[in-house]
Amino acid sequence: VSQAAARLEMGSLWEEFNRLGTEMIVTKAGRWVPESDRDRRGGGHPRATPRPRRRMFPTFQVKLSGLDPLADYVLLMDFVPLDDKRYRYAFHSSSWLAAGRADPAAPGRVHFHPDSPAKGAQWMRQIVSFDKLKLTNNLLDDNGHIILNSMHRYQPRFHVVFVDPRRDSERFAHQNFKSFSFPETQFMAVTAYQNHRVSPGAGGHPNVPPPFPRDPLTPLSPQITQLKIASNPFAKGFRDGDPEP
Amino acid sequence: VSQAAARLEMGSLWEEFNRLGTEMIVTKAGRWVPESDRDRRGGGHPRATPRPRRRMFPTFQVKLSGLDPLADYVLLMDFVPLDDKRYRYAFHSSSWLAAGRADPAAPGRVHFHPDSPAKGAQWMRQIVSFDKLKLTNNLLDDNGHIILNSMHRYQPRFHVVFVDPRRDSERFAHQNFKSFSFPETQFMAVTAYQNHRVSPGAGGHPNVPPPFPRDPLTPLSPQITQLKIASNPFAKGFRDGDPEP
DNA sequence: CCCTTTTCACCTAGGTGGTAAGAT
DNA sequence: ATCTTACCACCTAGGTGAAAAGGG
Repeated sequence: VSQAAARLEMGSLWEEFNRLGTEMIVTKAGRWVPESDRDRRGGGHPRATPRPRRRMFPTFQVKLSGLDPLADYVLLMDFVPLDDKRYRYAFHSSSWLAAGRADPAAPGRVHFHPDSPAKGAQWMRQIVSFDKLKLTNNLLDDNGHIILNSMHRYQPRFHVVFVDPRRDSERFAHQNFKSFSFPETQFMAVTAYQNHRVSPGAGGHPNVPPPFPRDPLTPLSPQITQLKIASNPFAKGFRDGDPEP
Repeated sequence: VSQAAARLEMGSLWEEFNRLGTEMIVTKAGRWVPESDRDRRGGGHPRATPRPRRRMFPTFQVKLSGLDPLADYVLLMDFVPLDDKRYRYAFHSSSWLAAGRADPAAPGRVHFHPDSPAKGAQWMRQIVSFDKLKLTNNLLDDNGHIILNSMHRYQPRFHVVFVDPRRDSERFAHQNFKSFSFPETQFMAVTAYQNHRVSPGAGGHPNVPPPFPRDPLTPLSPQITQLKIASNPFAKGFRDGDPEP
């Protein structure tokens, strides 16, 4: 697996988010079917159907090369805490501040790409997309989703595991896997977007000068939210002007 | 694979359709994005996005048992012509009539269940659903869909194939597969529903007595269309009264 | 005349951020 | 200050039959 290579897709979008300080929403139960959707008949249990937890946006996608076309591989992701800190967002200065030690680490789960296992040829044929990966802050989640602590920073990590066809090849073999970390995909887990700073002069705390010196946790406008709205097709309903396609 | 067994799911629904004479819609290109959906920007190609061809309804679903939990199996379906005839629908008598020899047979394709290959334990864990299977009447289809001749009768067939782990085990081995045919799933391929006969006295050709004697190609009301509308969730928009859930 | 193709309104299913109210 | 719950309007994506239009 030593020849394996992975190129991050949508790199410029990730970098655009990373310059602002990427935030990813985590939720507990997801949302439920709206009341208005329930049938009159059955008189039964309103809002009884749980809905999915949150995807990542941008979606983590890679283009693979250097695999053996005929060998089997498993692809998976996990999330590594970037530091041992908890953060809070200071509205008055529009910046993130360390606020003590990290909360107890969430159960370290992994997400297997649902097409795993598959041949190298299949993985290399087209972009591999982790759009089924869901994030939650529910420590007791029983849907196999990735559990993260809100207000903590994470580094997504991607692993290619060679499936050794030999019976009883040493379990969890020494170097049958290769891992990739793209620094531009790091993010802050949040339950609601914190980086709400509006463009200069548009309410909130006007006339507050931009903080100086700049650091990667200090955002500039346009904010995370506006960039998500502008770039995520599912958020098209919140767009104002005439975005360029 | 000799111990393998398959039970058809939704058998009573299939039988209800079969009593009326099941019809399945086949289409050529599917449909396109509606004009109203095209963006003003880009000024480009209206209706440029092809849409999927037709599913079956009811969906072919089976519950499997008797597989080796640890062995690999491939599941697939194909469609066998039930006879060498072409049919036409006689509106005046609300019945199907043979109308000559079958058209040249369409390319004999198979549909692999997209989870193939998988372990016996995985296949037996829950109902196996072929809801990704699409039907078309396009002899030149290049999307791998099942090609059928309209106005011809077909018997869906389901196959369980044991994946022999030995290298160069005789290719297409003698008896490493087992096939299942459920007669209640047979159907007539059509490009539009033919069995349009309305309830007695509601237009069309009133006062036409029901044909006698009864045979499986002679439908009674309620028609295929009404049963599809009543039982397919995607057709809910065409329901009139207060259907029982 | 019989069959096929196109277009449409109306659904299912679910992914967005917004907002308000309440809980910790 | 942050998190949870509930509800919403508005999208993407695509599966229905009806009806009109087209074709041999």
